[in-house]
Amino acid sequence: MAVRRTTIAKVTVTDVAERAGVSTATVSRVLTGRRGTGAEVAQRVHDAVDALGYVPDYLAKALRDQRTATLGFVVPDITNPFFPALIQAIEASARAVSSSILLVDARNDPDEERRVAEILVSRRVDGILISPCHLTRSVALVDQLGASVSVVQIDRVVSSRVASVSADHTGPMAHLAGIAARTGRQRAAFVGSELTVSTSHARQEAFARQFGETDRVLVGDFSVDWGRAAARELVRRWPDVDFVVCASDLIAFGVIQELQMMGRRVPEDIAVTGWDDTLLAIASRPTITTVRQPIVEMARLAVELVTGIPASGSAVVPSTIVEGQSSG
Amino acid sequence: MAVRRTTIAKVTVTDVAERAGVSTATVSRVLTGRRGTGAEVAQRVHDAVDALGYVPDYLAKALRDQRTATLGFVVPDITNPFFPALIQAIEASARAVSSSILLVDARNDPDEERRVAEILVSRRVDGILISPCHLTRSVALVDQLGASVSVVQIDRVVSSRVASVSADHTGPMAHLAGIAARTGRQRAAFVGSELTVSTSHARQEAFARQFGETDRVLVGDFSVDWGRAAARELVRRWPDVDFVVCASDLIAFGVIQELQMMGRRVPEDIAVTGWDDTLLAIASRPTITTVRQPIVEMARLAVELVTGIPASGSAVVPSTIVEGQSSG
DNA sequence: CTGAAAGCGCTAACAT
DNA sequence: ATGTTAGCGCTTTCAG
Repeated sequence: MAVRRTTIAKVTVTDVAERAGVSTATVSRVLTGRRGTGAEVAQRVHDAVDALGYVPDYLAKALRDQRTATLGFVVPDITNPFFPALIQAIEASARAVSSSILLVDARNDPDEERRVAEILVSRRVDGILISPCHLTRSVALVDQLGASVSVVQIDRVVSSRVASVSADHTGPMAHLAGIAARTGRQRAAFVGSELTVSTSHARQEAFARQFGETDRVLVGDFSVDWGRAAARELVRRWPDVDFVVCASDLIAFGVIQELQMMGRRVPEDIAVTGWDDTLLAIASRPTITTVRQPIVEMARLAVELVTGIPASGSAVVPSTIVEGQSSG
Repeated sequence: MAVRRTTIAKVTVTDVAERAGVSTATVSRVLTGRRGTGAEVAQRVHDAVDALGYVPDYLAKALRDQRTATLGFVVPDITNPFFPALIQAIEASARAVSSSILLVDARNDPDEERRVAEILVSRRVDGILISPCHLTRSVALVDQLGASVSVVQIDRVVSSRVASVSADHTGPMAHLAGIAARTGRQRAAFVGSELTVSTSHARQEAFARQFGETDRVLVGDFSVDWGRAAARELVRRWPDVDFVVCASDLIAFGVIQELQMMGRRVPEDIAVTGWDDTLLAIASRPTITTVRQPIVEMARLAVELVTGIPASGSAVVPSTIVEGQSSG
């Protein structure tokens, strides 16, 4: 089963020009639509293009324009279920402006992150979108990248010196506090993940502000297993907690599951909420009340920022609460 | 917060040549390591490179070499939890051969799939990896792509005329049949997803062969919800079924959850197995016995095939069973 | 072993 | 409105 590949003799502007009986410049003008071109000549060019099956060479154009129409996206960990949806949105937004996405995965490692980001630079991408994997250890990289290419931090933000698009944490947290109040909950707790992840850090701060609670906080990592462990710890240390805000759906899923194993009813005895609106939020029983970030808009803004005129800034977009059954 | 970007004057081979007092040809020779070069001259070149901070321009090289060192990957649906892990593996394998990945998402739509695949071709990728989204409607595209660029089907295979790397379905299915026999199960059923997905189709056929059962088969889509619906249908139509093979973890998760809602014990009353070894397999309680495809090896093989000498072929690699608690 | 020069395919001055 | 030409930055014949 050999790969058959008829190496089609490449058709160039020169071939088209010859066939249409014009110069290569005219062909270029007709095709790019720049400057005025005689209608009759334009027709001849188009005919020649069709006849020859000419396709402009993206590589030559890129070298000439010094522009690759390609954006890089440094994702911290593609196996984190939040990111595939973001990747999808970014890819779509990029396509809308005729750009493609070079995807690289940092595997949650700042060293690896630097390595792959530098690959993107050497590839001459027109800009880089990055969700920095580490709150402090990624800062230098983000700042340095900003010196040689247009950079926008998306979702996770670690440097105020570089443009960013992120979702608001305060609004949804206030909303969750409202739900807790409305349903007469008395004691809230927060289960977060690594504080080295900017979003987790921000959510914890928002929790402290909106719930006025800084003690009942547990921090682990970004996994279902940690959620399970946290649930046990929670019950042991603060048996009367009746509202648990989790920094992600993975954690919330684990918390709920373990609470149920221990005979607690969710949400009757204890409410649990998640974050990110991933598959787990609806797979869980009860379904998880979670926070949906406006991924599509974030992607659109980020792509606009990164491809836009050097003038730039940062945007914080509002999230929405998706009420499941777990917050009763 | 303007994006600061000191437009570093580009350093070219010419600059290096000048500084080292040699010709651009020599610089190129020293840097590419081709041909013999005088040790002393080479040193001067390297010094100049360091002093000037020269970085070769990937674009110019690509135009000159007619080679982009970039591979395209057409993923059918990035939100399908199986694919992120595959993307990660492919990206790593590509990096190992100094290539990058342009990622495009077909969103399960053959028309979209064609559109994005053609973008990849126009981008002059050196090769395309594709998990075709449709068993029949993607065939023409795969065949046509093979005519203009090196193509390898990965995971999903729809055309025998184009190289492919896929996981074996028969072995793991036989293994599952073995588990069923060992645990004294009497009646097996299969819950699949769209038959238009090549893997789903292949798994169904393998089930029929290994379990000798063609009646107790339900087909829906690739979701937890379908799993839930299938469980209800299963119990209604064949109340004595005691072993359920599912074409994916999503389906298995839904089946287990719904069976439990209906008061059935898993695996005591009825065993359930999944496929793909995704997050859901370990998030589920009981954990799901599932099939792990050798993703890393598949990616490695596929990248080798697609970048390799035109001579090529297809590979089928063995999967392994990951026994969870759900198969009793 | 090294240099001069051509050329990958395209587009933007600069003529005409 | 159209043609001529230079050049993006690199590598690689072809000479010497």
